[in-house]
Amino acid sequence: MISMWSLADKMENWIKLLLEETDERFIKIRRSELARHFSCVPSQVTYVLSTRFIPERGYRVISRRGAGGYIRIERLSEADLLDRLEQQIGDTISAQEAAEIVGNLHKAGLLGEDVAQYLGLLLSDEVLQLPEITANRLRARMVVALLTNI
Amino acid sequence: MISMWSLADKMENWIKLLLEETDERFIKIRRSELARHFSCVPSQVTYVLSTRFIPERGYRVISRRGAGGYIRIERLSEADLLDRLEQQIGDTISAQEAAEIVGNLHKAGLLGEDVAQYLGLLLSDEVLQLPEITANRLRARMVVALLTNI
DNA sequence: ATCACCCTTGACTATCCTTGACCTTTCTTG
DNA sequence: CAAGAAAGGTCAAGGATAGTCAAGGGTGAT
Repeated sequence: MISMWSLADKMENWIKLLLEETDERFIKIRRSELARHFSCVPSQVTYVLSTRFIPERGYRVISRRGAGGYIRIERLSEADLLDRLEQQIGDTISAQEAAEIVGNLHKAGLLGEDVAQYLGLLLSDEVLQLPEITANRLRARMVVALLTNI
Repeated sequence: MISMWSLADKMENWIKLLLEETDERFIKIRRSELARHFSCVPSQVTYVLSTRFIPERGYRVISRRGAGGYIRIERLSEADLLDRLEQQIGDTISAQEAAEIVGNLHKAGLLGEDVAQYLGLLLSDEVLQLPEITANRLRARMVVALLTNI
């Protein structure tokens, strides 16, 4: 029953704590600082981020290199609910159904009005102009990608 | 989670502030003054202007050398920017180009951050999963539809 | 004991920013 | 004009970050 937590685990928990403590949905931090805080090499941070803070687990990471670089770790919303929706969709979906889902996500407050509007536009048959089967499969991929990134 | 802005970022923001505060569509300033204000070498100003205040992001810079020289930074009209982008697109466009355009539209303030993120996602090769030529044509339709509806 | 699967480390790479020496253009003055 | 002063421009080197990858280290299951 000795130190049951690997360094990666500790770092994961620390980051999640920071995410809870902030008022925003994200934190911005320097990779090298995080590494120094845990007395490890910077690439360890990259490892933790790429194995744990991924869309499938409800997170997204954006970073910038060079002087003034940073890492931004963002928590995505309502992962569970979106998972279930994802199941429902399967791998093909009509323009109408897609529009409805986007509309519902908007009503649920998970998508802003402009976002919903632009997405609806790009999911329409007029813009896609593809054979129905192809279009429906593509739409399914688009909506699923959307759900995993909200 | 400090303010983490590079000098270049600060200068960019400062210039944008000046542009907002003036009644004109442009500002006229001396490179050396700007440099002194930020305690840096003048060529740093040139760097910021050439990486951030470019037509693709909705700006144009005109300058004159010699005694009495100046730099004039102008914000393009929305219509100019959209026209220019539409030209650039034509009827086929790669994922990378599409992502850049969306990013620029965001930096130009015409798209919110969320919108930009979702659009970038839906324009990616990973989501489209179509033959390159088909994908590039579709992307062109999507981005043009977007531009038309901004 | 061995295998599989993480985790950890560090050398190398990619990207972005900052600085300074040197160049070009325009104006002012004699 | 010619020369000097007063701008802005170019470019390459170096600094500050973050990313990639492959080799090696634990640890638990078989």
